[in-house]
Amino acid sequence: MTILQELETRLAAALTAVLGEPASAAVTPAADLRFGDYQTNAAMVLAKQRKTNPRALAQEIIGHLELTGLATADIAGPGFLNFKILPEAYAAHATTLLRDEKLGVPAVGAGKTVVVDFSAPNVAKPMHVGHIRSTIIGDSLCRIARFLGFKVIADNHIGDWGTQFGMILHGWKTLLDKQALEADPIPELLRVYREVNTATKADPAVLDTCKNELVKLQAGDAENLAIWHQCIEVSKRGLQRIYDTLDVKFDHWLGESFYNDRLAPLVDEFLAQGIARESNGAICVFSDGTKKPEDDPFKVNRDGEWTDNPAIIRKADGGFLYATTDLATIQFRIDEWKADQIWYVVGIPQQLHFRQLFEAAARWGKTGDFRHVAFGSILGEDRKLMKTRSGDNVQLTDVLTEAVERAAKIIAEKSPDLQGAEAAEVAQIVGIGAVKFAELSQNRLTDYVFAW
RNA sequence: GCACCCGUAGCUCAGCUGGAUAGAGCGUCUGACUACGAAUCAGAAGGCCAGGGGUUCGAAUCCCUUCGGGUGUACCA
Repeated sequence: MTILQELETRLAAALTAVLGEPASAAVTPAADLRFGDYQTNAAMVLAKQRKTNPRALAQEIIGHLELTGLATADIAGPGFLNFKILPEAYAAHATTLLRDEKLGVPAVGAGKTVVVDFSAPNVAKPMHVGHIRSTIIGDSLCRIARFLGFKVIADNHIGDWGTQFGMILHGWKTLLDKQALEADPIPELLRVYREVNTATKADPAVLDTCKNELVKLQAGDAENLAIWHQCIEVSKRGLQRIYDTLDVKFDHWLGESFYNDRLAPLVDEFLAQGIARESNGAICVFSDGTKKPEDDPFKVNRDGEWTDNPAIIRKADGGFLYATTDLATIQFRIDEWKADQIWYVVGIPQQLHFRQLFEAAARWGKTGDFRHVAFGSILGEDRKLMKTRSGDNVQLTDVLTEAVERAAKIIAEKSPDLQGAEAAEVAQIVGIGAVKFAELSQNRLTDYVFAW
């Protein structure tokens, strides 16, 4: 039991004695240490209910409070009860906490499994600054959840099956520098991707070629599949280096491609169960009409009229979408991993997607405690949203390198006695730690501007 | 149009499960120490918490509303 709980227990006993019926009230840490260590507004709350004088009631409560060995109490201001903990009570409590490997933090997650879905970069493209929030916040949540006794499954839901592979395949076949790929794969893949990307803008025929390569890949073409596999492997190695630097660990890397053959049956099931239906050639989940339109993620108001805003799970051309994969992922995590909770550490612009996803999953009978742990956007120096797709963002690896270099510079100035390997190690710890701290010290939902 | 996020000191932000005098870093100003307009140290000034209304003994915090900025809103993720 914490000191606070101990105080509440004793306060409840006193309140019960004073009022002649079972009663309790909350104790909080004091806002200002000059008032004591803990405080309660019990007398003020109860005096209001009973229309009596709060200070007189507080006096009566103190008369019945048994605090021997724990604390002293006095009345202040309009009727606050302030508690000052006795040093020996602190000492005894601290000793107990130190003997517990969890330092007395209750295991609220015991017996529960939580999947934390975070980071999720696209392969074949370098991680940029925009990925840092999900990665750092997600990793921190994993550590906290583990400490709280949850069984934690950290899953990196990488984008390994997007439309970008059409361009990469075409580039791989026509532009790839094998030596450069060997030396440092990610920049070479990025170069190839960029060149094809600009080529498609100049010449629509190139875009058709890319689309064709993508279709072949999705149809299971052996050559394209082999290239795709290689591409994933070198990308993962590149990503792993950054995760090692950040000391971020995953239990699984089950990307979008993992769920491929589950998508078609999923859509069939949704149709069979009547959760989804056809509309304009697409298969969609619509509102079930149980919510007020303004609370319904499947409704949207356009020019004063409420209209349908369905979640599409199969396009008119037969292709599957983000929502389809995410539903298949929920199914897998619940059925295979026995997940009780899933925490998605994804930016706030995707809020609507998750509201739709969670509701569609519930209607499908996949229930659990699903949370969208949203965070604010990272803006460029022009205060505009950083474009995830443009590819010319500041790379995450450059941010980390810069942080360590700047830390090294400060160490050289302020602690010249640190030298060589020791100085480098401290620079690494301080630099990376500073990046993490900068992320975590800030309100999760606030946007921020990235600036060197 | 509608939904969501944000609006706190000159700047960047804490505080938001309601509590007593709203905090920090940087910047500014004053002083100390100094060969130094640097670094360091000590201190000070600086706020109608975007505006208005409501609930409450008590509101930056909860509710309503207005304004400003941003995001999302059927076949991208």
